[in-house]
Amino acid sequence: MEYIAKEAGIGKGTIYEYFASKERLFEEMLKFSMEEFRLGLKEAMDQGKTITDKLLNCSHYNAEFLIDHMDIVQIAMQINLLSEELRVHFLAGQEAIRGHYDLMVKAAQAQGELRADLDDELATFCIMGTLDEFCKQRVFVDQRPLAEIDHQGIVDVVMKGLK
Amino acid sequence: MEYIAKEAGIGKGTIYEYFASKERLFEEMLKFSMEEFRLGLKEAMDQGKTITDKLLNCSHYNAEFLIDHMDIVQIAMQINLLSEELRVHFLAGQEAIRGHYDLMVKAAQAQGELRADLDDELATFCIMGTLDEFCKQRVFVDQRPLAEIDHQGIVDVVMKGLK
Amino acid sequence: MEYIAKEAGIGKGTIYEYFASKERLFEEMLKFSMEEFRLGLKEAMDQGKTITDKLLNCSHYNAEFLIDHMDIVQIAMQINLLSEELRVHFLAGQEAIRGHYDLMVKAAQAQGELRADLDDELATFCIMGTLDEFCKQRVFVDQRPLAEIDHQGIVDVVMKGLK
Amino acid sequence: MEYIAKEAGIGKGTIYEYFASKERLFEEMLKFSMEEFRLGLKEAMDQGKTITDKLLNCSHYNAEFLIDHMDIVQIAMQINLLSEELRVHFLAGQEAIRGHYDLMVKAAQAQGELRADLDDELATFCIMGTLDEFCKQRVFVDQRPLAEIDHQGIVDVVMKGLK
DNA sequence: CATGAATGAGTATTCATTCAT
DNA sequence: AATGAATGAATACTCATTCAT
Repeated sequence: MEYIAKEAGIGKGTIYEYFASKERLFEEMLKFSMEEFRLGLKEAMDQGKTITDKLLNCSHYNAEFLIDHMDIVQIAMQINLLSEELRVHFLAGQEAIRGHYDLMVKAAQAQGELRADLDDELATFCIMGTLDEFCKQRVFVDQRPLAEIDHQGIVDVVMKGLK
Repeated sequence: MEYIAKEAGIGKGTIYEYFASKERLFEEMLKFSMEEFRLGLKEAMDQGKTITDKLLNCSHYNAEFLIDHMDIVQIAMQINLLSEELRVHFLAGQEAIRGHYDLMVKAAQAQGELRADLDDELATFCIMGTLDEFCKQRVFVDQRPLAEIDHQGIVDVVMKGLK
Repeated sequence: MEYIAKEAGIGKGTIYEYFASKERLFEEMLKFSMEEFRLGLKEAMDQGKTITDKLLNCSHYNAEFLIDHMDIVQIAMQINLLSEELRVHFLAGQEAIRGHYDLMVKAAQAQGELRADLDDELATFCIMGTLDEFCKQRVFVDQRPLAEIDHQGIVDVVMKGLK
Repeated sequence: MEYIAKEAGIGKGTIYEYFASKERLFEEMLKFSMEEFRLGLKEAMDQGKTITDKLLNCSHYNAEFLIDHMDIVQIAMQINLLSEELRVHFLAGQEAIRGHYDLMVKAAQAQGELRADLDDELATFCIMGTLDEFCKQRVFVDQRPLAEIDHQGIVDVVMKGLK
């Protein structure tokens, strides 16, 4: 807390004027960051015309967010993620994000862009899981700069399937 | 450490006869668990005939492992995942697992089960990411019993794609 | 540290606001006490007119300090005296004290109070060693009250020699 | 204790077959060492003809013992010297040693080697204190090799006095 | 007798939280 | 409202001692 206060340029005690505890501080930070991610992702989706464009935008945004908020992601991983409080917020945030993907999938199905027999929930697992795995690898492991990440390929795999 | 010793039914000091520090203990636990997962996953793959069978087995094994080792996964999340030592081991373990998926994909391509123009690395991101996301949701969030998890659907999505 | 804090009437953590470690705390205490002893001894010396008076004053001061700081001396002996840090400070302090005795001896020789052929370094060993041994015995072993300690005798022995 | 056992080439538990506790082990070591010192000092005294020779021999022996048992002296300083048990033994040992000096002084007075009006107790303080201080300085601080320590000078100072 | 694996009391240090200023 | 000195609960680790083999 002392370090955080110093970084914020305020006194240690002042943090407690705004957050009841370290736990609450992290909760707010988590909420804030997930909300920011959710809104950014939504915007990225909406700016795509076709479903392929939308997915491309999502993958781009995913990678950008990881790079821009690398520190937050890392700090978030340091917290005891099992604290009930925090886990609930984390899952709620994820659910909200999944909701956007779900609507996107349904809309695309209505437009005939995606096959009608596709289960929209399973589709979101495929989209979120694949894009997360891809972006984490490229950003954290390969440490590739944003411009050199090719999102088209992974979107193609998701769209066409493996077969 | 006191708690761990009590759970293990041994004295606090005894842990230090076998592990130099708390960090080392977690490192060994992580190594051991990832190795166990890797071996089990490999076996699950190898017992499938077609690529679809293999993926089904992988998804099954994924869910089983999450349920059986829920406590280890939860404890592992409590460690400071940023400790260089631990992160290195974690990434190395993930890489080894990806290696198995990669070989599986290449073999399936050679057999003509998967399309020849598929990038095998991207395919592993899609498989790992999707199955992980699916199993985490069903096990941790939905808390569905093993028998009631339908793996066929998610494998179909991965194989056929969204379009 | 808990005991020290309690004795000081402060919280355990408060000690660490002022001393980085137990080692540092003892270092400061040692420095402080030796400096106090050195200054007091110097003053005792300077207040004597003849060399005999000076030695008498030193012996008095020696005994007083032992009684007044019995606890510090005892606590100091509990530390690992071999810690390089601490030993260096201890030896430096002793050297400073020897310096005062040395100057006193030289001045007395210049005044003709002590024989000219006397080696001043050896004289300090004789003075310091004898007075320490005498005072430790009277204070710690015989546990004699200050008023009943006869310093004249021991000073005479040092001055006249055994022969 | 583990380190001590290893140095002794025996098992950790074996020490406890012979010494009830670490404290007792140190007590025995202290007793043993002081007894050795006492006997050696006695012999050194007895081998001198005149009192001056005796004192010279004592000073020599003092320095030799410090060098030969440097480790024991250092280890002894690490123990909590305040443990009543140990302090009692230490003081008793010192008393025994003082006894030898005392007899030596009285004998020399009887022989007319030392002045008759000399208080024998005070004389022992002067002898022990001076020789200890001198030898500690030469051995521990100056780290001078045995052969280069001039004992004649310090004995002269003790005999002739400062005046 | 000898051993060393097992033990747990003890301790220095950290850090989230409080509260007087 | 803002502060940071004071606090003490919490915890990793040590090491003298025990006891089954």
